[in-house]
Amino acid sequence: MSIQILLDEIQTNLTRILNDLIFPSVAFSVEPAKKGFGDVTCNVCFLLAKNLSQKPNEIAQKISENYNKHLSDLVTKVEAHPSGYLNFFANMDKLNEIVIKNSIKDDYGSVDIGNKTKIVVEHTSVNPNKALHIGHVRNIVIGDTLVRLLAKTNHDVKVLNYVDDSGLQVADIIVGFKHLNFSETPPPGQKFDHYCGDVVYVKTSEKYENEPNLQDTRKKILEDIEDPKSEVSKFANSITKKVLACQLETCWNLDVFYDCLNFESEIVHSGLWQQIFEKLKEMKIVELEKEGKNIDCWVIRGKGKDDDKILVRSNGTVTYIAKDIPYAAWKLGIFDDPFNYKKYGQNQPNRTLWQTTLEQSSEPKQNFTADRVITVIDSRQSRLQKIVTELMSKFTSNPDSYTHLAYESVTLSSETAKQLGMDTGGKQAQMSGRKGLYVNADSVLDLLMKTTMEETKKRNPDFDSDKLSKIANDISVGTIRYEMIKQDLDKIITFDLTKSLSLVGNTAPYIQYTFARAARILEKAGTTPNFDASFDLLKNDHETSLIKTIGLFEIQVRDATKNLSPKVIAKYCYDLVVSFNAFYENVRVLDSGEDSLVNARLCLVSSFKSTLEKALNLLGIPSPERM
RNA sequence: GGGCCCGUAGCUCAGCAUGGAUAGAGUGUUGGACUUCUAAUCCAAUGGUCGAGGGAUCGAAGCCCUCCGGACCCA
Repeated sequence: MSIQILLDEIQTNLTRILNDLIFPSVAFSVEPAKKGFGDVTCNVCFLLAKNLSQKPNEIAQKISENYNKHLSDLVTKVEAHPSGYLNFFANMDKLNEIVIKNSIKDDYGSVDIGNKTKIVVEHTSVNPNKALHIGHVRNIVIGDTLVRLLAKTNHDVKVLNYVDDSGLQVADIIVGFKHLNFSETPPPGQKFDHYCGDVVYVKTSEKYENEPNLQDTRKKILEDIEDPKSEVSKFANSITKKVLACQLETCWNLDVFYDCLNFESEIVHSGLWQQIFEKLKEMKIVELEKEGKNIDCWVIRGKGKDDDKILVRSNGTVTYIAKDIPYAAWKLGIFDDPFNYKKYGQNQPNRTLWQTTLEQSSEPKQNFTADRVITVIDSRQSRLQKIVTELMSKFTSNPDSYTHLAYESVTLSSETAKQLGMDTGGKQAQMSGRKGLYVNADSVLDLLMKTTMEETKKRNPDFDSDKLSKIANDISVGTIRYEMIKQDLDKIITFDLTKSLSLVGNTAPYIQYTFARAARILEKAGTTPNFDASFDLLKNDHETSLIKTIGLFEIQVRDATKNLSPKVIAKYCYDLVVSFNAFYENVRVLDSGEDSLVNARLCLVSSFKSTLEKALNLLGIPSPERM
């Protein structure tokens, strides 16, 4: 706890004062103040003005007079601002010490919101027929950041990745391999997932237009894939597993890890759908349509006549959404778990990765269900997800048990589309795997590696190539993650290949660079700071403002978690380093004279560095000591 | 036709949940700061009918309604 202590104290006292003055109790806010208006500010007088029909400032006068009785060694002054705000002034000597000492603790920023609640987050969930593109990265980074936030706030989080290994997209590359004679081995130097996506999938999709027979082949393949005993199904399984391995490599490289892989093919064969279908019939949620265009289909009734959603077609096959429903129900533990578990073949760094299996397993049964489930999927699927959400609320006592976390998609700038061979006439373009119009995550990382490697080498000519590539990797991963997380979920990201290589301004390299600056001061100091320090010496504006920003960390963590808004942390990292850079430009640390002052400032630098590292860690962005 | 999202500086975006003090950044353009703890930096100037109109309010970028423009989903 740091600035929060200050807010809590004021909140408590104000509540007491409202009570004493027999003012109505209103839901007021106590917040860190803008520059020039004290340290903490409160809007309660505006809210009371309505009820009491007095001017806000008059009320502020009364409350502030009363508050004088509650002044403490932390809050030293209250001011009734003419505008009607109550502004509070803190004893910075005291606050300095509280903030700095708290900030260097390992658990700084941890807030107990979850109370160890079990929560499941599903993200990534890419068809295993292609490499991950920049749009998938947005999903992955949002999901992973959320997981880190939930863990930081004392939730018991499990991460799932749903592999849709039996859909049309997979069928398409199987058509390519089986009927268009694409080699199963990519050309030298090309990753298998890139080969499947960039070559097999795109070329096969092109062929459909000219060869109508191929459509029938596709249909047949799709059916065969669903039959687990068929040769085609076994072949498809070996291909999708190889693609998946490549995709996971990309994810791991981005510092993203999972607890369990779920496969659509297994959900389909698990019998979960039959169970839930029976239950839906029992609960009269689905009905057999007796007339109209949907005759003989099982449907969920929508609001309007045309809003009915088909679950089972008249030929008995289930629709896309009908595959999502049992998975959602499984995640919430609504049915007995039909799966066994085994460890995923390739070793995931840092934690065990499980996968479901319908076969016998020597491994113990695992549990990846939870009372609360968050599914990260882009907003184009909001309609379907809304149906899933509503259904789930009928199966559980908690209406908020299932959350679809939606985000807007990533499109390509017209310039980038043009570079990829599509003229959009100045408009941004939707990415399309089928048309080959996308930018692969690995390609962006490669380009970033080249640029950052050069830049780092320029500044550190004495570093060997291992050291340089480690730093370049940290910056590249940081850059791509930051670009995908820094703006709000409901804003489209228009990805431009050239602009994405920018390393200046509000970017990860700027933030990381500031971290390296702090690291360098501590390194050059040659001694570890002694935290039994004279913190009252830190009293110029740059120091005060930096300390206050450091003290906001846990408030930001709470905000980000409660609103499922990871960008709040990105903004905080940015604010934090802007504050440090102002300090850096204006305040000397190592040659500031007095030993006690040098030490106090070193404590502050250390506090900043430690806080920034923790905040960046929430975003999965590495903190290089040198760059 | 129905649904959902977006619209704030030339461009990209914060701020909107919970109305309140001078609407903030980055980028661009122009100028300035490296014999200094790393200039991937910093400072200054420039740039705004907060899409439009109406409503409720002492008070709206924010809340309500209508409209306009753009994107997406369903049909």
